[in-house]
Amino acid sequence: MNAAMRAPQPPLTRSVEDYLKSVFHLTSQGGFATTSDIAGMLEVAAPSVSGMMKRLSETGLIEHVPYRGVQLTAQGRRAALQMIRRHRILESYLTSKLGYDWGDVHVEAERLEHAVSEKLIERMADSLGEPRYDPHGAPIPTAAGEIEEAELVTLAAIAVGATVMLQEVGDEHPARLHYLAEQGLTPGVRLTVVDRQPFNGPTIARLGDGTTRVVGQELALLLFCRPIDGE
Amino acid sequence: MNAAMRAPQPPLTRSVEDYLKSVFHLTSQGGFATTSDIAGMLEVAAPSVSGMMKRLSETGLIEHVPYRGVQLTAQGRRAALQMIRRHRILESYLTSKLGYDWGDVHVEAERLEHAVSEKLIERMADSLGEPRYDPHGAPIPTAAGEIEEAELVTLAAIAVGATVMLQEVGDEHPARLHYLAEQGLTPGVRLTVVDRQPFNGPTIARLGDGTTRVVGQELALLLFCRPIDGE
DNA sequence: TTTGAGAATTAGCCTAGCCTAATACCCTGT
DNA sequence: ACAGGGTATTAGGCTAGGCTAATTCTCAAA
Repeated sequence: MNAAMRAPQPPLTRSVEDYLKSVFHLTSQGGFATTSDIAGMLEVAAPSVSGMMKRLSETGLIEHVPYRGVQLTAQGRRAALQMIRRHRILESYLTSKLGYDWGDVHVEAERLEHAVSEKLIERMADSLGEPRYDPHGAPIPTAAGEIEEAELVTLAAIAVGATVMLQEVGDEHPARLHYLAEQGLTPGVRLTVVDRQPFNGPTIARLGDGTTRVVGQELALLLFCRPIDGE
Repeated sequence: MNAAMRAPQPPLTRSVEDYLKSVFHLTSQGGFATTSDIAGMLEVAAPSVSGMMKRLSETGLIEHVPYRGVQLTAQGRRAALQMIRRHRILESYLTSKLGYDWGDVHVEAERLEHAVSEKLIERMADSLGEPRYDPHGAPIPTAAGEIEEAELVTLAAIAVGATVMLQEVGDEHPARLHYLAEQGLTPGVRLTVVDRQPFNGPTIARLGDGTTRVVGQELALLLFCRPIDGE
């Protein structure tokens, strides 16, 4: 029997929703999310995080191991996935239906995700044909809270000579996204790594059309790729 | 020279936006908005209003005459009209593009109006063809902050025998709006008042198709009409 | 094994917004 | 002219969610 009994749950605040999302992202590879990682991601001071973690573990949304970090409980994970679904559906909708650039959707969705109703999200999803990926290639959790887990590797880690499919692009930075779009580096593109400079130097990749791109380490780390079968 | 100097204005909070909207609506017929009217409209206690009015007059958004009431300054009016534009564009968009019922849009727009960017509102307006009225027939302020002022009369006040155009319907109550829609009492309908019962009794009106409706006082007060020329 | 750097937490404070209880003000009816 | 009811404001308190400064904990390196 769990300590956090099923209480009549008040709606989550914006802050709480943001904290849960952060913890989800920081623990997506397993392990704990640390106080300072969360603080960094949300741009708040570490003691603010400590305080919130205490409250969230009291309400049963996270499991807090003092001085170690936190993980989501099943309930917290459900809430986080709901927020991520909202975010990604919003990004998809703004892109498809309102002509937003893929670099600008993130900020807008970040504010809207706290205000939309479940009903509105489902209407948007419906009008989009229940998309499975957002404009950056990130998988959209289902309404039931299931999310596809893919094993992706950043372009910076792909061996020279290998061919991969660019699957997903980190979505936070408008300027970088604009640049990547200009370069034709968008989800779905097939890339062959033809060279890589030493000392964390750039990766040189050939696109399907035969043209090549020189991608610096910083950007290469944002390009999540799937190895293509038969390589 | 005004006391409230042009300060680097921080973005308004949700609460402030709500207070400004209330004051706008309560002063639309001229005069002052009283503390208790605002408290009633926002469902907060009177002292909360007093406190907020003090802050808002310090930031130059309202003019507060103690024990009398408040009015919007030019700056406050601009902000209020911006919120009303957002609200009504959102209502229109949800109705036209996402299949919302006109009874349900108000609540959804009420939350979204605090989260949408100017850019998003203009994209929505654009995709709707710059609508001039929301689904309840209320005029939508322009992006520049101009709003149409019409002299409308509630159906309850229309003389027996007169013919009017139903122009606008009060938008807050889903159940009433559903009922009105069922009855075909939606903006744009032409009505002839054929009778009215005494002691605030119902109004009997004939629609364009010859059918009649019996409309109780409570609903008749929500139906804002424009006299038809040549009556 | 100890120690010190770095991370986490606690202590204590602040603001926005809400509340109730107490007080002040205004105006109308006598 | 003034008393009393009703409205407005002030006083004082609470919660959420931030902050900085002080303290405590952990762990790796000497």
